[in-house]
Amino acid sequence: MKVFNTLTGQKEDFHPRNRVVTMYVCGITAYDESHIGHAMTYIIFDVIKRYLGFKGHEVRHIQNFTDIDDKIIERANQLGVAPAELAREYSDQYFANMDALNVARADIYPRATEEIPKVIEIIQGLLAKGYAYESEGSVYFRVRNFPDYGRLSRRNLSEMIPKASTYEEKKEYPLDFALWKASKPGEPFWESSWGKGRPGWHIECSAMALKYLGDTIDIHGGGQDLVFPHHENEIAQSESFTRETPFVRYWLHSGLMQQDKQKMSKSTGNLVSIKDALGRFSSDAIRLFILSSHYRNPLTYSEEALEANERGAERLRSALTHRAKADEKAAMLNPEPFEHRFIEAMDDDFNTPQAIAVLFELTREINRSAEDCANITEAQLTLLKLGGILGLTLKEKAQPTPDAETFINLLASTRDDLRQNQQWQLADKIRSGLADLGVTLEDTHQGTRWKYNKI
RNA sequence: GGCGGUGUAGCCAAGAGGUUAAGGCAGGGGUCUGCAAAACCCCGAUACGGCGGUUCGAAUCCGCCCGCCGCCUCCA
Repeated sequence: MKVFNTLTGQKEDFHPRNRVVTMYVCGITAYDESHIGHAMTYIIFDVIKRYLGFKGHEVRHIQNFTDIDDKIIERANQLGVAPAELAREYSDQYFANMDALNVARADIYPRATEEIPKVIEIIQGLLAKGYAYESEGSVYFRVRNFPDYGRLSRRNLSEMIPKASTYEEKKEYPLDFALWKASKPGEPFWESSWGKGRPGWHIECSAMALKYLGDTIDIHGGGQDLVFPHHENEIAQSESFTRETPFVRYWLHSGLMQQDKQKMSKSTGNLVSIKDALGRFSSDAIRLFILSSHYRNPLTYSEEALEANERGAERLRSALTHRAKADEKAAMLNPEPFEHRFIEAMDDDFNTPQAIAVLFELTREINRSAEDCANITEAQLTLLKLGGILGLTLKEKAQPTPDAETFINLLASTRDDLRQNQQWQLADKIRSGLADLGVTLEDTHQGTRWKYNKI
């Protein structure tokens, strides 16, 4: 299995350090609704985790919530609520969204505000080792003391100096970054030996990764926009603190969701919320859309693309609805070659577009074999299993209530009687009436079947 | 400006030196059907932004040019 490591810029063979694969994924800053770009990142890492599981690895997955920072405070003040309350509300919404997208939960979701002791411990260690300095109640990291600074993002300090736009007098050097920020009056704060304040953004991830996963972790993931400065800073502070190299063995970064030829982003308001998308499309369609392009490439959101993938999802689902003929002499569709090709695709840096292509080829083969009355049970199970690695449920978007189902069945069988008597007009009236209510009737050789299409 | 990425059929998107350039959606033709729907079969890029070069052979490697995007400030 090969994965593309941002640090080396190459595909490398993946070998975890120990039996359990350790994986840290940067989570959200909880100050606003999650958008479809977040869905992209977390669906991608969900698939990576599921695939590692499929390959027999046990995965320990940690993902943080940033629940204290400038934007949270600013937003909370605007709304007149406590920052902690705001963060809690949006992290709850995040869970609801991810559950609806069938994103499996991480093992632990640490929150910055609950990891202050570890943060302080690291900052103290960095101060003691001379990698950090205090200034007016804040603490900064001395990037010039870390020779490897810039390696992950392929840039060097000398190129960046003139570009550093925000020069704060409190810093020794413009690119030094805050480990601890002194709090202003009225802001939430935690006590520390250098005064009241709160953690800088980057330090929480180091603290959580080191605390829950150890000094060297296998996989660290996040969106490509985090490469610099966030992940660069994480490396600097973590390796300086532990004196262990590398902090992360495989850096994986997902491409960003675009809309109107621009990055989708909270700060620009250029976004589609996950909730809105889920109101219009099934989670399978959303996942199919996101996974139909390679995870490291950007993807442009469009309604048309989602609609196309909804139809694709429907096609996969419907291959599962054929009833197997219990004829022992029937030929069996062997799904093994498909599974083999699926694995081959996924082993190559999680090539989900190719893996999905295999799923569609298997689907066609199932449909064809079903017409030939071959045994397709194994093939259907394989489709379900492989789809599951991509987090596809392949379930209908919604089911009618049991009551409604009874009525639908009654109408369908009445219509069949009418068809028997060639009462086409009445039969068609029932069919179109049901269609208006979201029920599609299909007359097959095995009788009439129906689908409920409402989301 | 620096660094990174990207440009493949109407749309989305794989492929990264060599048999017929995956797959999905849309479209056309057909089979089935009372008609539909679904499904299946057949069809569609002599062509991979442009121009050169390397090679027996390039969408795939190299050079230049053009377009688009990201990061360099908070961001998944």
